[in-house]
Amino acid sequence: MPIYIYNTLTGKKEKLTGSGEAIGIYVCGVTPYSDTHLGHARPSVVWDVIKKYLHYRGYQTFHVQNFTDIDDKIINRAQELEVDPVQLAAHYSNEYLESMDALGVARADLYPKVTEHIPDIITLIERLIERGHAYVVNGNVFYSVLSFPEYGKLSNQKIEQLQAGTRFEVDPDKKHPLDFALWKKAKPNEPAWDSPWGKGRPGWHIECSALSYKYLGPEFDFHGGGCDLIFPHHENEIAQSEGATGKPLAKYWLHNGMINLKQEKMSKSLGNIVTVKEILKAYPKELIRFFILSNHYRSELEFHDQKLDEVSRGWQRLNDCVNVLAKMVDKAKIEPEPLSGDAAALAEAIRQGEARFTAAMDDDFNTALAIGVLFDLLHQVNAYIAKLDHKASADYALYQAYQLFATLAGGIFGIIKTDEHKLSGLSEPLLDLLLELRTELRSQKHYQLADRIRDRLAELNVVIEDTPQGPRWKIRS
RNA sequence: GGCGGCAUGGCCAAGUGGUAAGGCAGAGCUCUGCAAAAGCUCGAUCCCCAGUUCGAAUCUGGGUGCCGCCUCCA
Repeated sequence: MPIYIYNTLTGKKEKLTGSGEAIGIYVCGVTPYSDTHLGHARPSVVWDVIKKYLHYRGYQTFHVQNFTDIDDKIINRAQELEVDPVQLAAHYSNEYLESMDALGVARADLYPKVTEHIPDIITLIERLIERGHAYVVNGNVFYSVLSFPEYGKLSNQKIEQLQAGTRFEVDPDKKHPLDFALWKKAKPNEPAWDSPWGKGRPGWHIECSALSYKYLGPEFDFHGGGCDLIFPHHENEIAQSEGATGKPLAKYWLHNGMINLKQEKMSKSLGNIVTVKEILKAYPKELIRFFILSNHYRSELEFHDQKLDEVSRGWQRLNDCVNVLAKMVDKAKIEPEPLSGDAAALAEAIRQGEARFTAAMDDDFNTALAIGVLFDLLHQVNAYIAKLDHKASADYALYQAYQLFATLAGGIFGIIKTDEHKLSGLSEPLLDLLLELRTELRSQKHYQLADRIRDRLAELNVVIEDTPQGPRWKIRS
């Protein structure tokens, strides 16, 4: 079964046909001048899952994500704080990576920085000048949008219409109001690099063209970013890259929707941000990922203070089920065996569940639907366990169920918080011993003592449940 | 003014032609020393209007409302 992806460029879902041995992915990174917020977490988690899913499907990927570490915002912020702009950017670049690590996002293969690629950028600008796409005025270099007939093809706009909506003062040096800076002449006290046009620095947009060309070549597979980047950023990237190479830049353009706070886009300029570090203090990363993946990546996502509490209950059930399975499987020696009756039915449901999960993900990475499949599966596993005899242990069907949850929910989605991680190796057998003793007490109707054990363990965040299948412990999240 | 997107039960959210996944909340029941967990049962005709079709939440046209982009933004 092929994978279909919605392509912003064509407005259609298209079949994935990977070129080369690895799928080339370029995702526009951040401008590091303040803390990483939830709006950054969304594309990162989404691309993390897309990559992990592609790996699961047998593809290899090569993922490049830039840091735009020189820019007006950085310079302004650095001046406010009276620090060096380059150091400020380096600080927030690290902060970004730390936040992503804390969210369980696998790192990109490369994180190139603009300030370390000035020569590449200059070479690209020179090429654009040679090819008649750019012109020099007073130490600035501008891209001429009229030189690129396809300008507007990604955002589906015509140059005249865009011009009509222009709401800002036009630089008198520009030949056309929509022309944009490739190279900005240095102002006093700003970081600047030497160039054929004098001291200056790169404009916004050109870095992505230069970096994607350098590390992925003139043509690659996926180009991603937030939908707020479609215009002008990605439109300008296409104009630059395709103007320079004459080849189509990316095969598939993927854009994620915004995260809204009180029905308004979360963004640094609006100041309504919730930082990743802040939210990780209150909630586990797996829950945050679950929340993000519960919506399709292209739709808007509403966030508010109670949002994670609202979704935590369902997430907890999923986790409980997987952790129960993990403990059952861990305690039994499980060999492949022919199954019959309910066990065979469960094994079949698991097979179908995997197929449905895959079908959901193949359809433009529909993680919301895929999570629905996981809940269906959860339901069948719980029903199966509920019917087990008191002392029955895991069988091969439950083993398969565990493997599947571990792979899909744990591995690809990263939404399972395993209890083992919170216990050292020694305490698990001790807990089991305690439960054993408590069971003995209960059978002798020493309920006060039994309850005391349960209460005291609860104080330690260990929850005891006396199920028909025997007592269980779990860690309260 | 232009471009793009969204509108599904109390809340969240899938579903793009064949008669509404899933989650949360709520109600009842089972199990049970208690607590918890789990299981079973119960809910919508899909913003409005008009069309196309044997058949539409899904297609077309027209409204209404909301969001994003057109300035930095994931």
